[in-house]
Amino acid sequence: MPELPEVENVKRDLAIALKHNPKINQILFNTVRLRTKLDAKINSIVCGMKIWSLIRRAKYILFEVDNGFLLSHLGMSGSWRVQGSNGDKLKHDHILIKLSDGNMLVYHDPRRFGVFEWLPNKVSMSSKWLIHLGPEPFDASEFNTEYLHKKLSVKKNAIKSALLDQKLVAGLGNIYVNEALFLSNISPLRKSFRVTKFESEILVKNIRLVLQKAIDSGGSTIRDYRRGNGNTGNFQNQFKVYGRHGLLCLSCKSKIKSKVIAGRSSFWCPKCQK
DNA sequence: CTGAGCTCCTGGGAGC
DNA sequence: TGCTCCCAGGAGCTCA
Repeated sequence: MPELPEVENVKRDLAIALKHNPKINQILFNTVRLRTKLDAKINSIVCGMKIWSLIRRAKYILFEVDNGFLLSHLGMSGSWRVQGSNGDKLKHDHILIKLSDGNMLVYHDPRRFGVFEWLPNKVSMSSKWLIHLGPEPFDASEFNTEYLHKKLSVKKNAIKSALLDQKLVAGLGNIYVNEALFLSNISPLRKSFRVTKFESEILVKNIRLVLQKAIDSGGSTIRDYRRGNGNTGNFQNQFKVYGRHGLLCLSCKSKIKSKVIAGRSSFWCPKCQK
């Protein structure tokens, strides 16, 4: 479900709710595992610690506590919400974090593809979840024309697959890759090494553009996604190609094509994108 | 090493 | 109404 813009919005909404740095009173698990096993020891480790800040890295949210981080990944259907301790209890509420201010953080995830793990300080950024991630799209010193073109120039796979690879650039998912390729007039089927340096520059610009617009719109809600404040996003109303199979290209009126590439539905305009 | 395909899981929508 | 099939914002793993 959630790509960088959605995770960024969840993070921002949670940060507002946590701005007074509440302590963690208790963490309760209502299921044995998400994508990985939930470690029952987490409660005793972080109990009594304050939540100092929230960090987003790629599609991960890191809750910074006294001597480490709680790492959360939302998978396809995960969401966090903040509610009073006597708030609603929903099916698929798997993690409850009771806070000293009377509020409770609730992790909801029907498909249970998410991740929730404890990263002590000495591990943190070198953990297996984070160590292989590529640059953040908005980090111009690391993610730029030279970097992208150099990486793409040695890859034989489709550009669609390359951009979904979190080692190349972190945070893109299926929706925003489709949208960024449309804005850049590049077919998702194009071999990565055939993307020119000039096109790499366009691509970098459009990846940032589409992500920024999506962040500003609160992310995209297809079905499950909710912001940390419970609201839906609005960017789904601005999709140019994603989910528009058979509809007319907003630029040239050709029919939008659809095909599975790298196991994911891909949408593009055969006339605008070459 | 690389890329394609499978896998974890539930629920919603389409089609019959 | 109800059943079955297919599909979904991710990403690690296996296999050729």
